[in-house]
Amino acid sequence: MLMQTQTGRNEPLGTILVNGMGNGLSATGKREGTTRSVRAKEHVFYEDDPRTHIFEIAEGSVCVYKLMPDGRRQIVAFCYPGDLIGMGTREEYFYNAEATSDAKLNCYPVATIERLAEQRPELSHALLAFAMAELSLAREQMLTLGRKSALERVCSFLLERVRKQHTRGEDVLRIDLPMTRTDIADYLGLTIETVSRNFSKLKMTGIIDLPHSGEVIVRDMDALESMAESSDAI
Amino acid sequence: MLMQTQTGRNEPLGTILVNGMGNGLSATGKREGTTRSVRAKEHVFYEDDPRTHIFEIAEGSVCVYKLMPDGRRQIVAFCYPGDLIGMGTREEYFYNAEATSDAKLNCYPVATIERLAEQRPELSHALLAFAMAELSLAREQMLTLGRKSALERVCSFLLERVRKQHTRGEDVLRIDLPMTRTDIADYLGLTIETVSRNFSKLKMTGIIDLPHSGEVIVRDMDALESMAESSDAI
DNA sequence: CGGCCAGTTGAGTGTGGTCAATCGTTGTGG
DNA sequence: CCACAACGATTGACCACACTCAACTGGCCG
Repeated sequence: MLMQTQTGRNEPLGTILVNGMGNGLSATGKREGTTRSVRAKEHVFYEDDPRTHIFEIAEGSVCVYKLMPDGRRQIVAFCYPGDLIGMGTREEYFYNAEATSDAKLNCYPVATIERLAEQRPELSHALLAFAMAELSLAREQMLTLGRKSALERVCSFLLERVRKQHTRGEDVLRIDLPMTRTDIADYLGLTIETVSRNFSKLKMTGIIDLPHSGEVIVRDMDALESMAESSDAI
Repeated sequence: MLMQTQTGRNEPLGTILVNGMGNGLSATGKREGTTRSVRAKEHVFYEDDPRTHIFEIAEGSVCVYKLMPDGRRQIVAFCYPGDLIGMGTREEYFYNAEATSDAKLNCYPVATIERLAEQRPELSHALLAFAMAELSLAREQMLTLGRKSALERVCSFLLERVRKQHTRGEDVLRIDLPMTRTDIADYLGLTIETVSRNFSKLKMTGIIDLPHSGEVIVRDMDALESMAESSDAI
């Protein structure tokens, strides 16, 4: 299975990992990890905290971000149920992680994961596949940040959410946005004003509806897709 | 060793992999992989080509990039000796890879790598560590692309090269740039004119020297480092 | 010498940022 | 129950940084 599965968009890799863990742990007679609840805006961990646990999102959503000394922020990932946060190769966390909505997490001690990975090659493979999927998402986002217009970025973001919801078997025309405009702006390398203006533009042109700020209804998926790669269609 | 080594900047992970492979291959009585020479501007592989080999850069440098339908390009990584390209979870390559200078590559069949990874857990771990290091670089670059000014991006790029050369035990004050301004622009999400103007600005202020376009001499490393995170110092 | 290509520099423009006012929702306290 | 504060979102006016278009330079090779 190594390096032969589909890319991130189509896979609940966290689930594979946790299934692997569950099996491994039950083989040793132990229970699976503990759980933790966090409120919106609460941090799961900070950069340079000792890396004690790997977390699987069970409910809600969490953003992973980097900060510059002057406060500029770049969100490098939004994580939803089934996703893992806290993986890395250092003794400390490498990013900050903050809940963008109330969330529940499954917590797995790093030491346990490492021990299990030694024993169970399929867990190693699942971790590698998960890392490769994250890398693929990060590089897709590099294209968005480096080369797309503001409108294209907003459309790309909505489509990313559509695809994510699709893999989870959820409605694809009703997009849930469990984060603020500030979070979206910090993910897209824009300001909140620009994000807001472009949401309004998509609403004006009838491509989406905005019943309230946390929910988007897609009215014209084809237009949304074409605008994610060439916004001069508008 | 899993997930406990230092991050990408300090590790020749490709070497770990290839050592692992070499050992594994010699254990089966076979030789290590074949080699391939490519000239500057020649492609190593294209997106959606069948993913037959994983390559280790032996000499020279290669860029990995994504394209938009209208031709806009985003380079997602520059790879130097010791780096690996062609890893992934699909049956096809996920990116384009083009030599930015004449280069030599060691070629390892994907099937061989996968078989070895099954047998040798330390190879799996090295691959995972390599993927995590790549992810860490990609996310650092997301911060650069999303939140830094043109001058900050150019300084960040030079510092990235300094750090890379440092880990390879090379001179840190004499930066080698084995790629064109166009390549640098497509990596930094800028135009060639903007890259060129900011090189000139750094030269004017005495922070660097530009004996020719492929070589940078760092005159003031502290200034370069501070400008990578707040260009208003100038 | 001339053609070609990469790089540099200049002038003008436009997209997205900044600053500011307003709106809408939620929640709290009188 | 209403008033008001607090916060997030939206909209507008203006501005600046990076892009576009264009001219020019320098190095390399035929």
